[in-house]
Amino acid sequence: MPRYNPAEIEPKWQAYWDEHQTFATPRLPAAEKLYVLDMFPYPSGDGLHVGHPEGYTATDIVCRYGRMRGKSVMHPMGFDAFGLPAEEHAIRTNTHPRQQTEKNIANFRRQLKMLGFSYDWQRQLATTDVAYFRWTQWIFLQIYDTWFDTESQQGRPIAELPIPNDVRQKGESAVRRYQDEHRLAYQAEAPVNWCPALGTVLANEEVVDGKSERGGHPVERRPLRQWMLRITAYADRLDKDLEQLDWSPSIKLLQRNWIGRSTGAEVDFFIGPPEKLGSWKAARAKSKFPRVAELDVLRVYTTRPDTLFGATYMVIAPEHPYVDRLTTPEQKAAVEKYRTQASAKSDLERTELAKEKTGVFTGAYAVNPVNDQAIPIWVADYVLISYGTGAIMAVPAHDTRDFEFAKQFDLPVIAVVDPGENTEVDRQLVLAGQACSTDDGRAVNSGAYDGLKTEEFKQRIAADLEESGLGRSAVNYKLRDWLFSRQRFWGEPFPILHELDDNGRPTGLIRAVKASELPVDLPHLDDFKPHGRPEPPLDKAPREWLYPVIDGKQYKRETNTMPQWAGSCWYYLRFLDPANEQALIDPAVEKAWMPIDLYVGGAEHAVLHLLYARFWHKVLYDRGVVSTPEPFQKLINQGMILGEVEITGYQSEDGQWTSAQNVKWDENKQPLHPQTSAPLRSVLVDPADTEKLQNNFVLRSDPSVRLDSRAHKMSKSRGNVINPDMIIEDYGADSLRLYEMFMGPLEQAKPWSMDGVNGVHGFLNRVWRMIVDDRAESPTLNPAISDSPPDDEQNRVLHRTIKAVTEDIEALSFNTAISRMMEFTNFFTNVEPRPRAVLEPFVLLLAPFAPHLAEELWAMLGHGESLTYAPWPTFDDAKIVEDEVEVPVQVNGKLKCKLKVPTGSDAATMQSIAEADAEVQKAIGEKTVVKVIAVPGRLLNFVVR
RNA sequence: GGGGAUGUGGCGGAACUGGCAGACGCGCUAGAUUUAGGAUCUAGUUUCGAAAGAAGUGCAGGUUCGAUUCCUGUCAUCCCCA
Repeated sequence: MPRYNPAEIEPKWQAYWDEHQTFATPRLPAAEKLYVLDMFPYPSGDGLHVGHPEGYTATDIVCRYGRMRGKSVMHPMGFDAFGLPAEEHAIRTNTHPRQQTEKNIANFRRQLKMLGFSYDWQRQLATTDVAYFRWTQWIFLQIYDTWFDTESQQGRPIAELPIPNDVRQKGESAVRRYQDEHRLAYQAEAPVNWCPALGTVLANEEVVDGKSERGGHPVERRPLRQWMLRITAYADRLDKDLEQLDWSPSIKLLQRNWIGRSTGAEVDFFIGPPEKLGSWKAARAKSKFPRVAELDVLRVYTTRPDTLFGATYMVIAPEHPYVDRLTTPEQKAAVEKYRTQASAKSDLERTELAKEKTGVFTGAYAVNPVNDQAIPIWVADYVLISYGTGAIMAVPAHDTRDFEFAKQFDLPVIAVVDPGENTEVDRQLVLAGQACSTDDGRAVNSGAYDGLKTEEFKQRIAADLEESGLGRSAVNYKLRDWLFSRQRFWGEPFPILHELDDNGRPTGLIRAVKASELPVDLPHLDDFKPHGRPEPPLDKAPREWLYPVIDGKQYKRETNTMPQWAGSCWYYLRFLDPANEQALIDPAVEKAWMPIDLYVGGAEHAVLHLLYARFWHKVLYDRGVVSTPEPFQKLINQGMILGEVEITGYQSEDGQWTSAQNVKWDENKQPLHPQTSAPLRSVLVDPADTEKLQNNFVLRSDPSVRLDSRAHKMSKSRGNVINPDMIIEDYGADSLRLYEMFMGPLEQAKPWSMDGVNGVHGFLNRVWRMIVDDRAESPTLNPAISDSPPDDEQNRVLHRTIKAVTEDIEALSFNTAISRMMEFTNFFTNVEPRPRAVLEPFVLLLAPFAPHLAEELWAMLGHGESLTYAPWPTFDDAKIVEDEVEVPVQVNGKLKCKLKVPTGSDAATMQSIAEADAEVQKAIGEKTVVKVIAVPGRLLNFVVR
């Protein structure tokens, strides 16, 4: 009867843990703290995906191990529950999105509990909980109340913002506007994707090729008043502070690239009347470079100030404020037309899809400050208003896009950097202005700077420009301010009120809802259908919600809602003090648990979530709410779990095969016949009908036909999605956990294999039978188990296993830890009698990986309570060493034989043992030994001639 | 186009700091047991070779007594960015 039956023991132990609150964490750590966090999931209607338990199991192992090592472990779970699918469901069914969201959360929670994760469920939260988003709103108010002091590189209360006298003199509302301009949360016009057919604004990911993802309706870009967060102010710190974090170099690099810090120079090009050039330069030499550019200059940012002499024209973005002023009457019509066209295009289309450069001449000229040459100013959309100053100096000889543009419009190309001989481009063509080289080199055609190396030139010219007041070194970032509002219902309302005048029109002044009056809950809506205007759906809210009156003044509430990122920016703090109604978090609790010691999640969040959360954290740090500058000390990105490997062949209608390397692909990634271009069918081929020829799989029946062998991302449309519920039903949660850890390294992408699940299930079965008598009628220990002490060899296996498993867990190398436990089991299954003294520690080693099975075995071995806090087994190196070690003997680096030498033999001893050995003598033969390399305990190598 | 990661048996993967390539698992082969097996157990399983032996970590070089590991070049696949 007592076969290994996960369906019985798993629910039993889950109930036990629940009932005994086994994983409840005290408010403050009682011992050394360990805060281990999973990226919380979006509770989708599809339920848990097998990708989720991968990271969750890894962190669970770390936590369970930590508890057994006596640490105070914080391991919470929650839900990132705002999001589009719930809102769409609400629109379709006309039910409140909260209904569906809560149903999904309940389902996720059920699934997570079935996996036996050791979360402290008392701390569960969802970003949609009103009690939670009250504090999300509170943080927004903090951000709103903060300005960035560039001097001290720190966010400070807006009340401390110095107000210039001229502003102060204009009165209170001028001061308020000035403050509003400096807040970390500010309003701006930003384009949204307005879809008239659907009557709603779409998120970027809902727009594909300029059409709505659903329905394929046209989408327009329309400017709308929105909230922005000034993350760019923190760009430098977000970049620099990466250094102190224990993250993989590649993730740090991703963030760095996203932030895109570049150093270069700002340079002013004179656009005033030519006769004033001299006096302007003289004035500048005295006044030096002004903080804000005057109207008679065009300011550019360049990373290559060393190419200034090669600037043959200038380009300003179509949205640049100077466009109207610079455009001459003759060019006005053309420029107007061009701007209209450009406004329809997204940044993406402008910069990447536009292979063909477009632009139009303004009719105006600017003066290159280094050589007083007048160069034409163009408007072109390959320059973005959002980057740098929205204007560039174009150096076609040394910038690819400028070069393409110059070719298109026949503008001069002057080489000013000699790339030297060993570059990929033709040096002569570059020097002749017929090719473009972006490499560093030596300056030419640059007056007094000729001959300088690029780096030197940059230093020199920056200093000279500074001296003459024409430019200065500058730092720029690719990172843009964060567009922080969405035109959606299902999100956190902003705690912001817009003041209205007596006619009900906005005055432009805003006020924040008092912190004591939070939360601002979502209003009741009769239905969730789009109202057909670009304004957010909250515009349909009842008047009493929408138009509050405070102190006799009428206001309109902000109707934008926050993006999904908002709630996930700080959930790790709330977990520590989830019920606190007085504050976001008790500072004593925060100090005790932060920072997070291990954060695990998918790489898809490597940039945005982590960057946004770090930004909020830094604001909270500056404002004294948290005590650490960074939230996530150590970060691991789990690899994606792919579907089962598929072998695919390509067949035409008539059943003719096309070899995989010949197949052509159309733009929709559909396979085509190489000659006829007729569409081909992708056919799954049974592995039994294939064989491997060199590096490819081919048809067994026709080896000339190559096949594709590949694991694809799991997707509904491909039909290769694995449902965790099903695996638990068939094999149990312990098998699922173990398999996901056994597949391979955590950070690597790896294909699913049902046979693999079956394999680890077999291992757990063997473990069961090693300890339990599965032929007995009632739960009985295996009769082979004895109380006699283990012998030396058995001890060696045990201690080796403890050591390996311990070290592997510390290194998060769970797959190898499991192999070690398999080796242990393979060894002890054949041992009779089987000492209890080795089995008990083994069960403890297994516990973090397969906790249900381990608890059951632990109980059967006679222990009255859960092993959760049982001390982790320790190992003794002395018990691992053997009397003799086997060392390989090589001749000229090639393995010839293996010899046993006493443990601890020195090089000379090893050598003499080897020289006396017949096999070694035979391998050396007649040759002369020139050199002997002997690494004690490792190997011997005879170098012979 | 730029950046990153990866490349080892039929498959997933292991190999500490340059020191026995293929641990462990799957699959496969043979045998035992079983009414039966998609259960269990035993043995074998990189390739070529009857064997002795030789070759072998995407490919081509290099450094070294010795390279899966370090260096240079190159190819392929995946991911991210433009």
